[in-house]
Amino acid sequence: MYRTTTCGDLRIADVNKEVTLAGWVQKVRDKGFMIWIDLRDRYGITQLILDEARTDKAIFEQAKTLGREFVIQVKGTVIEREAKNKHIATGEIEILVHELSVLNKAKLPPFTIEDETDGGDELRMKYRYLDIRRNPVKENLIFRHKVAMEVRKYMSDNGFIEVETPYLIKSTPEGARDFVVPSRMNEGQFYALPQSPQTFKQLLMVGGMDKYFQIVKCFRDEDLRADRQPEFTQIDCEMAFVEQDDVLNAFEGLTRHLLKEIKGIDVAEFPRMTYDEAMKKYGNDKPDIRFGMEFGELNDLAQNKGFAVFDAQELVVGIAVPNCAHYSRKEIDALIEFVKRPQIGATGLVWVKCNDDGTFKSSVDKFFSETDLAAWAERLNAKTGDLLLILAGETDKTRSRLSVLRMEMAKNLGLRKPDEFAPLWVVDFPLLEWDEESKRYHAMHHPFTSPKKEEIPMLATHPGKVKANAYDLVLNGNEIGGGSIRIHDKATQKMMFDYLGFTEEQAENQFGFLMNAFEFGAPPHGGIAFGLDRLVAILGGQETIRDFIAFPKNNSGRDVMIDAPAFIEEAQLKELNIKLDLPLKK
RNA sequence: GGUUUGGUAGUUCAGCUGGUUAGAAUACAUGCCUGUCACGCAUGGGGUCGCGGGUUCGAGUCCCGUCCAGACCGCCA
Repeated sequence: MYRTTTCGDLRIADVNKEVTLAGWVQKVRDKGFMIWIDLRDRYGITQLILDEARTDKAIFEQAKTLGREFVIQVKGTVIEREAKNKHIATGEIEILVHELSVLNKAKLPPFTIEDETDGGDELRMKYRYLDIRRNPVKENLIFRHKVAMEVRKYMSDNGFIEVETPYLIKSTPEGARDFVVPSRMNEGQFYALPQSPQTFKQLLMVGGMDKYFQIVKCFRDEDLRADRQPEFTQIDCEMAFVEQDDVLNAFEGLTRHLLKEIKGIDVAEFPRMTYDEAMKKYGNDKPDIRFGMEFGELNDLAQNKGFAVFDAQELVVGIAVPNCAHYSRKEIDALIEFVKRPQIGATGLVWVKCNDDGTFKSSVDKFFSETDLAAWAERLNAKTGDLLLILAGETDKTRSRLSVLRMEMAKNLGLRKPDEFAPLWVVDFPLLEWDEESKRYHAMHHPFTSPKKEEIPMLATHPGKVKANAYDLVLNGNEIGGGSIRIHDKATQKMMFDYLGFTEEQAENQFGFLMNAFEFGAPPHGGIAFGLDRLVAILGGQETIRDFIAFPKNNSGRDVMIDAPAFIEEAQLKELNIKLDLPLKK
């Protein structure tokens, strides 16, 4: 038997027990007359002690040769420490070692295996198996496990059945780029990895599995971000005989269950906000509502007063940043630089200081009176001491720019508190979105989303204005998940494909199986999917999802540990009838 | 595809307007140390300054190219 207990278990009550422990050498502290070893495993750290008086000489000498991360096994007696350590759970005891064996030596790790490691991200990813030995990463993985367990428990308790759907499916032109997999047995043909199990879960509804869920890997061949991986995990769900509220209630229940069980937090009923309202008040379809700074539109107050920069614009809109009227010229210049960066693209920024004495100082004093500025402040719900920041321009772009500025200010002011959770539903998303590049409408959510019944006639006249039965759950400024009530009849689905620019033949080719299924008694249905990686990261109070994934990919979609993707053998290519149109590297 | 920041010891970084032998911390090794737990003290080893080219009497430093990494924009139905 390798061990009778783990490194996190022993307490003062265990004194005098004979135990066998196995683990990794965290640290050897050699005082000459006495050697302490911190032995680590998944459960904690236990201090081993060897001394000249009580330890066999050979073992004592052997202990001096131990290096970091050696895997060792010891037998010994639990004794009470003379000097206790309050910082660790096993800090009252130590093990007086009388047998020591090295199970495996270890090379010196390229970075220190400690909570505050000296290793950079790239190195940690290359040696991820060492990184996982560190508490922060290990705890994140355990945290993720707990969330996944609670999801399964909640869904199962509420009558949902977990069904697995295939990973080798068919490529479709809508949406993200597909990862494709060549088929050896079907010459020249390719599978695609699913971007989501969308059509399969709808077919499960036709199959009568009226409450389905799955914790499932999805794949999208698009560029990565701190919160985006090419393979990611979704909590995927579909329900039959439901309306929008049924789906929202089910997943509001799930989210509330997770906040309660995982974080011990009770959250009131989630607010519901329309897409239009979110865009107007926050410039964004995933507003962070942990803090105020809601948009105020100033067109009626600020235009036609002789300030040409405002007069020509579609929208003049601002926010009141709390307690920032004291900002120096330099600090304000930095904000102006921030919004002028090409990523944001504003041409300028108007500011107004709401001074403590009730006066106003602004960058546009030449054009506006104190009365004007006071009216702006009132519109923006500003208090004395606040700083008003105002942008003007084309409506959509200006809102989006101000939204970025709002988030930046909140971040700088520490208003994005990681331990505070403010979920909300954003509902009534537009059905379609104009795509400048291809000069046609795209489905904003996906082509299976049902338009609001009463707005279907508008499809012919103002397609961009038609709202869908589509919704997102937003948590602290992050899109956690989204879904919709689906189309469940062939005629409507055909019409949608038509509006999306599919020929009848294309629609039949790509989604004929679904429309066929709709002809065999498809029930009304709808669903939702949550991004598990992102949800776990946010519940864990972090922005980046990579440390909640055991083996993540880097910015270029590479796994630097196994060095994937990689070239394959000529023979493999030949078997697949694939010729590469590039100089083959070895 | 674009913008931007970075690449110097095992690691994290400093290295100014170009100028002796490229530094610090940490890690590592050796020795000392009678209760350590971020142990302490002393000594020591450790560098293709990402790579290629250029400018210059002289390049870690300036220029061009390239590779890699990070953040962001585009993209992500």
